[in-house]
Amino acid sequence: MARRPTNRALERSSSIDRDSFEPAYAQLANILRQSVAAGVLRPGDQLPSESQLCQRYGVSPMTVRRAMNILVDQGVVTAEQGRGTFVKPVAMGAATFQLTELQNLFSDPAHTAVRLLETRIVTADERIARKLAIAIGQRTIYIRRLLCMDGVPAFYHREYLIYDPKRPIVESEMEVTALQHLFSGSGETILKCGDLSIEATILTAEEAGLLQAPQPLAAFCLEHLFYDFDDKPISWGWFIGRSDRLRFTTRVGPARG
Amino acid sequence: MARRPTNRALERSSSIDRDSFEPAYAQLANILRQSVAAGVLRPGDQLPSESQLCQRYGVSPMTVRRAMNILVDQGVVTAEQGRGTFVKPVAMGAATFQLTELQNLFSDPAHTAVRLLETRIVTADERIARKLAIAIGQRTIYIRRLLCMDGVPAFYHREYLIYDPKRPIVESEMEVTALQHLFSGSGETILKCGDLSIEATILTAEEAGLLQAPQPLAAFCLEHLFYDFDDKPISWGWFIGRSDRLRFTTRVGPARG
DNA sequence: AAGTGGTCTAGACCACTAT
DNA sequence: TAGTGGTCTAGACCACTTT
Repeated sequence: MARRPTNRALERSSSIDRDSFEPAYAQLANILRQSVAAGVLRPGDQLPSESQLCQRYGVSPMTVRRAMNILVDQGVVTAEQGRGTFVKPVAMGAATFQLTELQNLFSDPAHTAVRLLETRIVTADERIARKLAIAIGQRTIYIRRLLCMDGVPAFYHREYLIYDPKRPIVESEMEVTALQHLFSGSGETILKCGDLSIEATILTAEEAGLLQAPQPLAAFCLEHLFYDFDDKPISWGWFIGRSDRLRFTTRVGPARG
Repeated sequence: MARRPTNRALERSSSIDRDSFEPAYAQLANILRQSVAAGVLRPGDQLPSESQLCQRYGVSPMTVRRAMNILVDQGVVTAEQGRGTFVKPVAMGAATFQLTELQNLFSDPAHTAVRLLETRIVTADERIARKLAIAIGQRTIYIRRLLCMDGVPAFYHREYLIYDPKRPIVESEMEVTALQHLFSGSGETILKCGDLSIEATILTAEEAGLLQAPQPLAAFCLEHLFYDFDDKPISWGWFIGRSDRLRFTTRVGPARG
């Protein structure tokens, strides 16, 4: 039997301000989320039914439904047809980590610099050929870059690019801007999608030297494999960043307070 | 000037099946997402207006709006009031990584085992006191566990728990089930929310021994700080897992094909 | 049978942008 | 001024669960 909290506490909660710039559905979603965060509604508790919420807050069913959908999407509640809507308990597995910090690093071009360390033609070995879906021995472009923030080395980037004389990817890809819009999502792009994966590594002597890091030191390795609009791989590479300067943080459950 | 693709290609695309178990809004969202994935709609392109979509697919404005909202939430398109809706380019910073793999590990109790290595009372030093918001010298419970999958060590877990004689957290927290529902989100919970952060580390000799790992080896360290319903910290600890057995993967942009 | 969430309609009004 | 997205209404019908 799910605990059904007295409606007193919810009734005392704020009502919807129709003059606010904030839409009614967002206000309602926030009111309910606050109730969860404040402990008025606890995991397992049943929320008021949609018709009840319509009456209490003076909005139409569609508006209530939209607020509910938001809370479901955010993982705050679960809706079960025919039973009701219930507050979800905290689930650590529901946590999501974002690369926004990494994105922010590159949002300010004035503080970002790219040092080109090396570009050369490399014939694909078995490993490269498999990743880029080309034949062994085919030519690829190998690029090594050092990405600096305010003059401090932040990331060491290596990648193998498909070599296609008909398509001069090289010039645009080698520029700073190419990397910037890869993170920020602005400007032109020749990439349709990409697979990313993160693993933990120990810096090699070369990597530590470039990143001016003491040894031994742990680091994040962000591997990427990008595809063009024909679903052909065009870039395979890694960003390597010091773990002591890059952290992924997130929160599960409602905010405190 | 945004490219406005000929409507031919979109018109040829499948229509909405009203007898399907899949809701109309979801079908429409999928049709449009497929158009992006197939390259019919490319980054920067403008989508048909909402009224156009209403006519073309024979649905009401609210249904179109809901489909659009889904695509906006998924980061596939951006909607600009008064201008139109446009396909977003790939942004690596938009990537999100989930702990679902970790969650799945604990979803099957039959294959999961917890070996309790140590429990003892520890008086808080400055570091512990600050994290748990208690006074230095106050008692805490220190627990070390080894989490195994099919008999193979998967995670090494250490945590400091608030010691409160009035609340017997200890028993329930020490059980296997306590960890399980922490991941799966089922059952009772005394936790309201938690802060998580991931960093890369190098296994210590002790850690490597427990995880039966060669040395040196890089690992992920998942730090957690959980709060109760009074917003007081009650648990601070770390899950340490071998990087070669745990990877975080994700995708940016629409699917291939 | 009553109550719940899930979907959908056919409009309405507003704010904003481009021409 | 015309077109766009953003919000919202006041219902309707359906599938499902509980009593």
